[in-house]
Parts: sequence; C-alpha cells; structure tokens
Amino acid sequence: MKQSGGYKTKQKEQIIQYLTAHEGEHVTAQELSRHLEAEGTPVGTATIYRHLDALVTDGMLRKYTIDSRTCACYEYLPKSDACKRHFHLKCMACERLFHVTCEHLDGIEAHILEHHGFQIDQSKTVLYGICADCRKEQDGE
Amino acid sequence: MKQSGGYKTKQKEQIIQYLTAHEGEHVTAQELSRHLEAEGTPVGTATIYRHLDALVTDGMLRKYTIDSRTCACYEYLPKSDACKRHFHLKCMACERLFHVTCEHLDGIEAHILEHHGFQIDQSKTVLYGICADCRKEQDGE
DNA sequence: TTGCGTGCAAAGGTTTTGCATGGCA
DNA sequence: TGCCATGCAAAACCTTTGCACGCAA
Repeated sequence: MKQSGGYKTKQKEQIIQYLTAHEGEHVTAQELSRHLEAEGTPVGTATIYRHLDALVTDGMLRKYTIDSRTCACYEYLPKSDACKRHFHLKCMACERLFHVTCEHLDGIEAHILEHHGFQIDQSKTVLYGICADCRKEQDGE
Repeated sequence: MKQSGGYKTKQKEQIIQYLTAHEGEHVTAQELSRHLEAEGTPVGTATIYRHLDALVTDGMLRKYTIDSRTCACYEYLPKSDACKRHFHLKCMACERLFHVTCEHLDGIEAHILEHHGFQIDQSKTVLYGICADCRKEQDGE
C-alpha cells in the first residue's frame, strides 16, 4: 500500500491531524477548510481536495455522499479492522448521523450474503429512520 | 398525504410518465431533461428540479447519490404498500435494484428499534453492495 | 537542484433562486 | 380572473484543473 507517498508538508500534517482527531465523525471539505483557517493555518481548497482524494485512494479515508447533501463527506478509518465495520443510521428529523457497531447487524450482512447472494458494503450503506430523541418529541406533539 | 397538489400540466405529466416507466432504475435530472428534449417536449431545468423535489417530498420518488456520480439520482417508488415492507438492495456494479422481502430482515428493524432506539424507515433505506451475478464476474476476472 | 506540493484563479458541472410571463382551474 | 407553473438567466455551490512559485528531500 502506497502510504500517501511524497513529501511531508505542514499542510498535509494539519489535514491528517484534524481527520484523525475526528475519527468516527463525518467531515466535509468545507469544515476542514474552515477549521484550518480558524487555526491560523489556512490551506488552499485545491490542496485540501487533493489530499482528501489521495487519502481515500490510500484507504485511510472513506468518502460518502450523505442523503441530500450536495457535498461529500469524509471519515477517517482507524487502522484496526474491527472498527471499520459499522452501519450508519441517519435520522431524517434531526439529520444527525449515528454510528452503530453491533454483532447482530453483522449477522444481517452474513444472512443477506448467504440467503440472497448479496454482498453488502457497510461503508456505503446508510439506514434512514427516526432516532430515539426525535421519536420522543414527535410522540409528545 | 398531499398528492403533489397543484395544477395538472403537460410538463408534470411528462416527467411522471418517464419516471414511472423507469421504475426500479435510477434517473438523473440530466437524463430526464435530455429525454424530454428528445421527445420534442423540452422542459426547463428549473421546472424539472422543482418537480423532482416535490415528488420526493410527496414520497413518490426517492433521492439518492451514488458515490462516483456528481449528480443526484431519483427513483420512482411504486405505490404498492408492499414496497414499504421490504428492503432495497442496490448493486453498485450493475446498478440494478433488488427488492428483498425476508422475515429475517424484518428482524433488523425490530432489533435496531429495541437495542438502539432507532426506528428504521425501510422505504427510505437502500442497502448498497454487490449482487451475486457481479460478484461472480469479479471473481472470474 | 529536482520535482512534487501549494495556492490562486478560472473552469466545469449541478442545483437553486428571482422574476416576468404563460396556462390551469 | 386568480394563482400556480414555467422558463430564462443568473446566482450559489462544490469540485477540478492549469499554471507559476515555493519548499522538501
């Protein structure tokens, strides 16, 4: 695996540092850009996209397009394989994204593969619904 | 449910007709636009987007984005309530859509609701992955 | 010194919005 | 006739690309 070969630059370090610090969260290019600017170390948009792209290719990052968002989201992938396996639950009410790691859900993947011949890609799949908090609110109304 | 209330116009009919004729397939705004133009009844881009948006709100259409694509895809949802009781599997290779009805899968919904407090909406959820046929092809290569 | 990395600006593409006009009810 | 629907153009966005300069090795 090409470990994002190339020079070690300040910009690259900043980007990777932010991404790893937000492991398990979804980060957009814009958020990353704003963060770096707020830190006093602004990085050009083109550079950000170039690095994100390279990191996705290297397998260090996952790229998503969530729902109706027009922009892509990126998520840092911990190196341990165990953590790579989780489903995403997207609340249609509050729009929050939940990460669920669960053996039962892994069983579902196996079931679909065995009985339906379909190999699910968890990294691309988002389950839509309503989260607990929002259901409470809706019941109350 | 507001059945896309409003006037019945030629443009609207054309759009809905095309979408229903392509049930189970993904359609982009661009494809729709080109098709209508080819038919000799061009419809403005803005109008197309406005209708697609309205139809998504009405629940007649599902909107989603495929990773590699830069544009959003839309898919007609059959009215039959049957579709609300099964999951949709989308093959990322051949782009076909599979409808899976399975008791085991219904268990997913119950499990997530009980253990994670999240109420899944099957009609909005698409599981992405690779279908049996495409996996065979990939293995063969 | 070499050549990749960076930033700016411009291009490319999709989707949204403002506004005057047209068409359904 | 009263409004919504439409279409054009422009704006708003996200992302990519070209190019000259800067910096790591």
